[in-house]
Amino acid sequence: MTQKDRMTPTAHFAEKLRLAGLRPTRQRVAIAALLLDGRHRHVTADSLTEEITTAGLHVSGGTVYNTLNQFTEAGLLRRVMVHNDYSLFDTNTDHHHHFYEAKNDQLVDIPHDDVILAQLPAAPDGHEIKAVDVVIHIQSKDS
Amino acid sequence: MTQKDRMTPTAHFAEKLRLAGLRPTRQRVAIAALLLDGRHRHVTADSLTEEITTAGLHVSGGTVYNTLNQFTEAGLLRRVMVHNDYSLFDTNTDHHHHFYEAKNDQLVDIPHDDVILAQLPAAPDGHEIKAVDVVIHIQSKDS
DNA sequence: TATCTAGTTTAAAATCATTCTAAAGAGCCT
DNA sequence: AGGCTCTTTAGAATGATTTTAAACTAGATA
Repeated sequence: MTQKDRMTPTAHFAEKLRLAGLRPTRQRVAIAALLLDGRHRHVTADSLTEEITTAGLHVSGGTVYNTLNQFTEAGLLRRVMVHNDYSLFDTNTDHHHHFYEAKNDQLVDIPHDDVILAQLPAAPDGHEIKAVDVVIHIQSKDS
Repeated sequence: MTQKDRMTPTAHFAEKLRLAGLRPTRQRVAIAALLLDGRHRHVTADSLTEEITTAGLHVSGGTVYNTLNQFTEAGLLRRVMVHNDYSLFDTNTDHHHHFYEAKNDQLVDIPHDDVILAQLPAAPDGHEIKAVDVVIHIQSKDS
């Protein structure tokens, strides 16, 4: 039995935040409980705010944005770049790629091993590769 | 000697716009002359406006945005998705990929053949793959 | 060439996601 | 408990982009 098993859910997420260098405030723990439970999904500041409200809680808009940015900075979330209208955050921080359907702004995960990059260019002088993002744009066959 | 060779530059771009289904207005021809001359580069609404001004012309802000969107829609430009702060347009519509350095918001083209995708997943049912975008995030080695 | 009409441009206002601000509040160390 | 710093808050500010409604123009027609 691990330490984690003996903790209350709140203590578990508080610990997770501490490990990430973030002070476990009420707001951050609440958001962590919603986003960092292991489920893989994509959220926006808006959809998260809605979830918080549905959970009967309240977190100010600025804090929702700050928290998403801090979690991302800490590696607890990943920002996905698929359009310029608003930010999308992925609760799956493992290396993986995405299908994106512009028509309905739909994003679908692609398992890591389903994309094989047989060759990559060398990074420009003095630089190193930090990440490789593959976005496969898809479209309904009949549209 | 082709038709194109006999045309004035303006007529050439007007023709290009007509072929793309866009009425060749003074503003669109001016922007086409700046962006569709074969040079490969990345522009924003802002940088384009600056270029227009430098050329001694004036096109309203709304029209700059509309034109960039229409050119993109018509396949004369490509929108590059690398951050959420503003839109970047690529005058190179050939299939190719990018290096992106977040630190200074720098985008560099990668020749098409330098990336080899050995395997791609099948598109979800009823969908087809429209494009594959690879963005390689890079960082200075010393930062 | 004069006229017409749909498509375009314009400047300004509106929108919308996101960030900033300054004041009030809450972890956490002693 | 006291205190110091980091956070949260509501609301204002920012900035890219879109919308608006009126003036304009490309191109077709008479």
